[in-house]
Amino acid sequence: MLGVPCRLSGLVHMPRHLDAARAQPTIAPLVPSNRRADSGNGKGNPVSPHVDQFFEERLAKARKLSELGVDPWGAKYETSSDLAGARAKAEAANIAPGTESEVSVRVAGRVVAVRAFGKATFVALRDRSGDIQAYLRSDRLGEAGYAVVKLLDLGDFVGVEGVLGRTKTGEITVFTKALTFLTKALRPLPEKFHGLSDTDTRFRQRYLDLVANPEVRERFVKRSRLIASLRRRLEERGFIEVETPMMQAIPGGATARPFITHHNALDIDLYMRISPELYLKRLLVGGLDKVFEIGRQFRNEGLSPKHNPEFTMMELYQAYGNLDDMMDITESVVSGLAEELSGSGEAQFAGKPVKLSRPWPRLDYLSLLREKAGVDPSSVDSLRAAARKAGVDTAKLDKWALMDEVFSNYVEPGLWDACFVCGAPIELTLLCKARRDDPSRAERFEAYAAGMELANAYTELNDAVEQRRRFQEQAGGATAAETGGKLDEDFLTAMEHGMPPAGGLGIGIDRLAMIVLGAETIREVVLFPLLRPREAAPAAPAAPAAEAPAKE
RNA sequence: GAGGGCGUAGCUCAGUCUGGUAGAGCAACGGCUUUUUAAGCCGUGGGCCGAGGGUUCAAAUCCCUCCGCCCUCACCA
Repeated sequence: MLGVPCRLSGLVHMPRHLDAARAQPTIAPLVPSNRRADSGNGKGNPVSPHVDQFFEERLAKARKLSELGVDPWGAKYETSSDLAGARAKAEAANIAPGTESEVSVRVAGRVVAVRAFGKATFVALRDRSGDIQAYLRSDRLGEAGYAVVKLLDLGDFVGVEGVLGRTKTGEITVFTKALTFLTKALRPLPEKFHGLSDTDTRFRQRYLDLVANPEVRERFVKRSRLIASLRRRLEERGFIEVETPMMQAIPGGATARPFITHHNALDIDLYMRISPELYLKRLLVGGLDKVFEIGRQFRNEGLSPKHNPEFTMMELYQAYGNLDDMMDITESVVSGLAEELSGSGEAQFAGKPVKLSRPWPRLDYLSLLREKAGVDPSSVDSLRAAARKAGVDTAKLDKWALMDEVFSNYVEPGLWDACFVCGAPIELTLLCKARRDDPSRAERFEAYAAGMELANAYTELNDAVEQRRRFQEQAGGATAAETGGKLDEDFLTAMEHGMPPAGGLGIGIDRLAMIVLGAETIREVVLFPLLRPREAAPAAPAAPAAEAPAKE
């Protein structure tokens, strides 16, 4: 830990006195500390002197650059376009193979391949948009310019200025007239051909994953576009984006276990939100009418390919609306996003197509239990038997919990093409209105695709008296211990001031991204998924161990 | 929490069953090379084989413990 700031400050000052005499003492101690960080053994074992061969060699090259009057850590570089832009320009210019055009460009990127032929060198540059090849010749760059080329390593950043052309093999190439060195990389990149596949390294050092694996970079660019597009679509429908507290005195809106944090000045514990629902509904009371929030939720539960402790959810509430509006929004927004990002209403997940184009079938919760799970939903014994068969510990479960278990074990995995499951029992929800035609059922749907729950929507309960009754009933329940069984009085008070009838909807953004982008685990769509910290707890824990999160 | 798999050079991987001086490709270093596409050719360096303990004349390999990652299950509105 301590090594990190030291190392940084050392490096920051490097360019200013790269002459070997002064730089050496600054650098020398860096090497072992930085090796420690890498090896992760955290025990400060002596390290053999050659392990930082790459680091030292590259540092030496940085010094040489400095001696040549080139700043190894350069500054702003004005580009004419990104690499894909340059490529497009070349396409448009209709250049014959083996010729150079008059079209000049100025582009920059990271060097991801070097093929050197003595007095000429090809380098592949990479930026977010893609790759392009640059051709660097001694006779074009001059002796001094080419001396810099000889000091290039994989991973360095450079800018090149020149004309677009095609090599005799037809490859679009920047025939470079001027090379500008931008950044020296002191550590090597993962191998160019196989890329980086070790999941541990990929997730812990995602930046390497992004550089080495273009498809990973594409996926995260697409995730960003997906969220931007979702936001645009909701705004077009008249919703406004709001932000509600992530730290809440009473975590409400769902019953997952929360993370606990502490505010020092107020000396109170706060909970990382498990849902923004109760705050968003206060905004309906306040008359904001159509609101949405895209943000992180935190649930202190197990990890799995479908669960990260922090995940992104979109929730929206529409005053004067109901479940039908939520269905319309879900169907059109999700199918629209799929269409926009993958060019079709069909996604590929686990090697199988997932139909996302509308209309989605409306399925009945209880019928699915009967048909897919073969149980009699009215019989506790039937439910219990089925749940047991699935390996569920049924001892403490009531009828409704059993039903939920049976559903998620027998029905959910088979819901592959996008669909709505409607009419779950009212007992499974706390915040949803009962159906007029059947008060035992909730006016609710859950949307499923690829065997995962994707969305959850209600016609919102706006009866303040009934809401209080349900809260009180639940206050003795399972999660009461976590939160002291407190009712969210502030929310109830708000509702007592009158909340308009409304539809509410939550869409899991990570899961939507998984399905649309064909990623089978949530870790492939979350840039920095939670992993156990590398450096294990030190042998002598001087700090209060009590504050350590979850012993699990 | 339980079971299974994995951990060897900067990266991708052999080697572990059947114990006997630690291997390949890429990357790096030195040389040759001004149109390559995983460039090529010649040469060189690089490993506490995840950590600790045990068995053995001898351990990457067998045994035990621990750490990390992945998968399945459990937990989880």
